Amino acid sequence: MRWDEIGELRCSVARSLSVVGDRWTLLILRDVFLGVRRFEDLQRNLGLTRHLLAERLRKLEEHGVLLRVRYRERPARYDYRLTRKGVDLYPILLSLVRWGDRWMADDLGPPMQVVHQTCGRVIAPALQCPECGGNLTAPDLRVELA
Amino acid sequence: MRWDEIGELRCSVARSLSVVGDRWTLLILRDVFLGVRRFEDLQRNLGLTRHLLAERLRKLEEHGVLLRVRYRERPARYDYRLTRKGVDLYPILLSLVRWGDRWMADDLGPPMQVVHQTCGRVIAPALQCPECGGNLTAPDLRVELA
DNA sequence: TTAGATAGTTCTAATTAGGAACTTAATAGT
DNA sequence: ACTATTAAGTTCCTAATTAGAACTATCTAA
Repeated sequence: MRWDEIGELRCSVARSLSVVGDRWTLLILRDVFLGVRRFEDLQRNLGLTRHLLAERLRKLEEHGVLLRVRYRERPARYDYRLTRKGVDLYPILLSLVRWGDRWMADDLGPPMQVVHQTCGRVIAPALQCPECGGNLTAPDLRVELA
Repeated sequence: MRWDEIGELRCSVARSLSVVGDRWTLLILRDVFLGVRRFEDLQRNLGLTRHLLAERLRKLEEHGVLLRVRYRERPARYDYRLTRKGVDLYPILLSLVRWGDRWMADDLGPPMQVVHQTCGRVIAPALQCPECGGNLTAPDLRVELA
């Protein structure tokens, strides 16, 4: 099976990964979430080839994750904005941050911290059960066919 | 910049992706979470090449995400178990499931459902603030240098 | 003695990624 | 008028990775 066929599987992990699961894509989205919107800035920041960046941005646009917006006429200049579908990827990035903070940090500690603006506190975002409020860890959960 | 250098960046997203951010790795881990532990079964289930599977498993073992366990002597046979570090990847998979359910589902609806065994209910795992209990969405959060 | 199970390795061809230079269009400076 | 700069890509060539298939090794059961 080739990688580009995994989106056809009846599996939400596979389908999500078919959009964001290749090299660079989530790093590009990290930058977009941090406010970087332009091709040049993304390329400079991430250091990936312009070729690849163009290809990934096109794919994200096709999937409706980013919107290519003309921010200046003459010469035509475009930048990239998150759609609703794109903004909704945030929990994926946050869970990557959390895992990296916990398991990949060096002795300088976590590079960034997350502030919950509603309550003003520095937090470590965690999954919770929306029904009972309990913390969610792997052994608490069972996955079954819907 | 080459992909294999991103783990050296001072960024928890980049560091996490240097471990699980390539094609197939998170799909392999999905299967391991669902109880598939053996090389043959993973290969059959996922349909990736044996070559790549071996390489990915080796890398996950090196990173301490999986443990290669001899489950039979003579002939020596091994399977793969999640370490604590590996189990802790669960929120990443769950957030991928959530996004796929919401944005990539077909008319058959989400393929699987998650049951919180502690309270017995079918849930959609969501990030919540451990301090105030509020739901976490991108606009509520600010990320800053630690 | 032949087939099957298990966990890989090896080989070649096809695809993808990396690096650098080029394009187009407008503006600002000299 | 000429040159440099900004911006968003494209094009071309080479290097690395992936896909697909076959092969290896070891033991068990028929």
